[in-house]
Amino acid sequence: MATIYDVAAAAGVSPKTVSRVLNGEGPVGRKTREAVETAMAGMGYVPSNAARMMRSNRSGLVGVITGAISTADEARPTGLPELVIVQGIQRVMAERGMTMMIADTGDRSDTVPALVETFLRHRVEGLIYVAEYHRKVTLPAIPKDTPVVLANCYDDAGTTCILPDDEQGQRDLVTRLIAAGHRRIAYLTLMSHLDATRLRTAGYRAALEAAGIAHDPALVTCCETTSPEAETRLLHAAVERLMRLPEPPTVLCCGNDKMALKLYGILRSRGTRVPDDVSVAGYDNHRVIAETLYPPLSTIELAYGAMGGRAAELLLSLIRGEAAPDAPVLVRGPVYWRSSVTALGTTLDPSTTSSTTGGHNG
Amino acid sequence: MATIYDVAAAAGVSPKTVSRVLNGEGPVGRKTREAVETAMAGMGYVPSNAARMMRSNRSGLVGVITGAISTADEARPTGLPELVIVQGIQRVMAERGMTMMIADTGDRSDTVPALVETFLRHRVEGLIYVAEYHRKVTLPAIPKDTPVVLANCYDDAGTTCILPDDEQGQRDLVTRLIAAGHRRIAYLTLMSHLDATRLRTAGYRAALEAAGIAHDPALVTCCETTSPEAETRLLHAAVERLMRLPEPPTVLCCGNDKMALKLYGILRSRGTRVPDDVSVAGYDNHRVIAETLYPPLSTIELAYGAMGGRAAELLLSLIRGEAAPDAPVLVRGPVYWRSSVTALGTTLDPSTTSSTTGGHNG
DNA sequence: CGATGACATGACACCGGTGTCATAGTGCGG
DNA sequence: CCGCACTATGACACCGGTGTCATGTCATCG
Repeated sequence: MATIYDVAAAAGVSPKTVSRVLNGEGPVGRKTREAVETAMAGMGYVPSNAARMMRSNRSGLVGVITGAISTADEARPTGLPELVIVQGIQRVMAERGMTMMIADTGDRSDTVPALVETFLRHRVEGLIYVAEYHRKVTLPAIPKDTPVVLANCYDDAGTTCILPDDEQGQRDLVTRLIAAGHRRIAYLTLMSHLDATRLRTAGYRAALEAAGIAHDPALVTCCETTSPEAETRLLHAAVERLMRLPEPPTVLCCGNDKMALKLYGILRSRGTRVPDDVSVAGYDNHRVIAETLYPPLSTIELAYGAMGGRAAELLLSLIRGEAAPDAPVLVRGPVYWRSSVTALGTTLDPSTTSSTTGGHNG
Repeated sequence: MATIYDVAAAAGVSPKTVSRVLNGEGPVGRKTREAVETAMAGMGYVPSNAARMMRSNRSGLVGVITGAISTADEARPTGLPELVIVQGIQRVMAERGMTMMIADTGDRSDTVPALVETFLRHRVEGLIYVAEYHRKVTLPAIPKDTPVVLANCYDDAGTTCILPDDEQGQRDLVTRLIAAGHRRIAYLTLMSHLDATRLRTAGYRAALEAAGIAHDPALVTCCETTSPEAETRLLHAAVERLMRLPEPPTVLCCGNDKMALKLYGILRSRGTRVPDDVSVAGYDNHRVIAETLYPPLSTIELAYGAMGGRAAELLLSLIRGEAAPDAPVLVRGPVYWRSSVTALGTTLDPSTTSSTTGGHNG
């Protein structure tokens, strides 16, 4: 591969002048510049980042650690949103001329130290760790002069992090359901130990409380387990129980869109029509599911893309030496209102359907 | 960040000796090695890949160009399989100690030249281009000493490529349906200009022909368009027409799993039960859909992961200077037999359900 | 007309490793 | 006791750019 010296010789100038042309730096005569540019184009010269980095000490690289790649298309849809975070990061980094190195954990946390080491060898200017769902993580030691941002996760060390606003999200969705006239709102949660479940349940209750609706524990059930079959049975049992209540729910809120997909099949098999007999809402705005289901699913977006974007911006500001925020940055997404939820004929208070919760139609 | 000189000074040896310890190269005395290792650990030394590369000219980097990241979670599920290809590449590259740089096209082909340039600046040892679906591509000029492999696509220049065996795949699936007693097999295709559609239709006909079943053009319809609503209408109309035929089909083969998901909703709305009234088969084994649908979907896997793995292995062999295969490498996946297809009470010829088409149950 | 400063360019060291070659120590057979 | 092969280590140049400083050439101005 051609070097700056080859170009210099071909153009009849010194290597330093070629370097100046490359970087548009310092005064260079018009004719000299043209000669250099011609020579570069003629020999297909591409500068070596490695050589440049040696002296200037700026790699232009950021590292992203994720399980997005290895968890994609596994039965759980969590891997996909994770990927959207990476997309958000990518978008911002590309704008700023940074190159992204992606390392995949292969879904095993013990590979992380090696991945970090690889990044450090390449002298990345910063690191982003992306988790597959809202949770706590523990990172290996990273030199403190390398900025780190956590996306979709947090740690005990208080590392800068971006998190989804699960509490406010569920609250927005339930508030919207209440505005549509629903009073008996069931909540089929994800696994109970998850941060998301804790926060969303709090949001669910806050929305009820704000509307003066008493909380009925019989309406809240965990419907997620690690085994797909057991989960189907769990969901089945929950639906049976809920629909036989003296005052059955008018809407079933699912922990995520995938659960809603499963729920559709179960409701169909027992002859319950959506949304005529009961409404269904999801969580995530997993578009392959939400838009393709029949009827299309009302849900709330987790704004993973925005989370990635914010994480990237935050990392870049840390790289510039700016101060880190002292609290987690919370990101919210809009409600997507589709035909899986019907409006009950109740007076609608416009103040409860604010613009932040009013969604676009996909 | 500490350098090899700092380590050398701390250990009381020369930089070259530190280099030897790093690379486990040449004879180094036990006590010397230990002193160096202690010094390295003590100061958290991490070697600079850039510096190493200057002299040895091996970057240990491979570039992957894809739209996987930006197309993920868009309504079309094509972006997801693409990602599985990347996963396959990643798995093999990680095994071989290569670091993967991923560049995303942002779904616009005009960004590709810039991405290639970025990779060349980093002196990648090879490039893989991953397409979102089986199709022809045109790459920008790439120095011929940099090996390139195309995954899920091909070009006019005869660049080394890995392709899904669409024809054989559809043939395997239809052969399996025939073995289950089906004779009237409808095929709802993807858009007609796609390579996949052309090849799979050929495979569909080949399977019929091999079984001595006459091809009925009334059973084959294109059911994909660019607009989701128009597509739903198209699918609706196709189902109406097919089910009113004098001799209606006993199974509906969909162009992909997403179409099958849509079809489930349409069949439900007209009171047609799956698989009691009609069987349904997909294509892709898009697990989020195929396993979660009720009843679970019979489908055939495109083996995207395997394609990625083969692409990576092929690239590594090209990097080693081995010769390229002179024809596209075709990759097949297994049939996944789930409960969306019922067996009709016909004699089953065991010879038609070979081990290559017999699928696992997910 | 000589001093001054902006412009244009080059010489040279340096970044952090590695390849090549030289050299000092060590055990051993003749 | 000497030459020899082998082990252990270091000196030094080099990879391909960039930062620093020096130098040469004009146009401008007092």
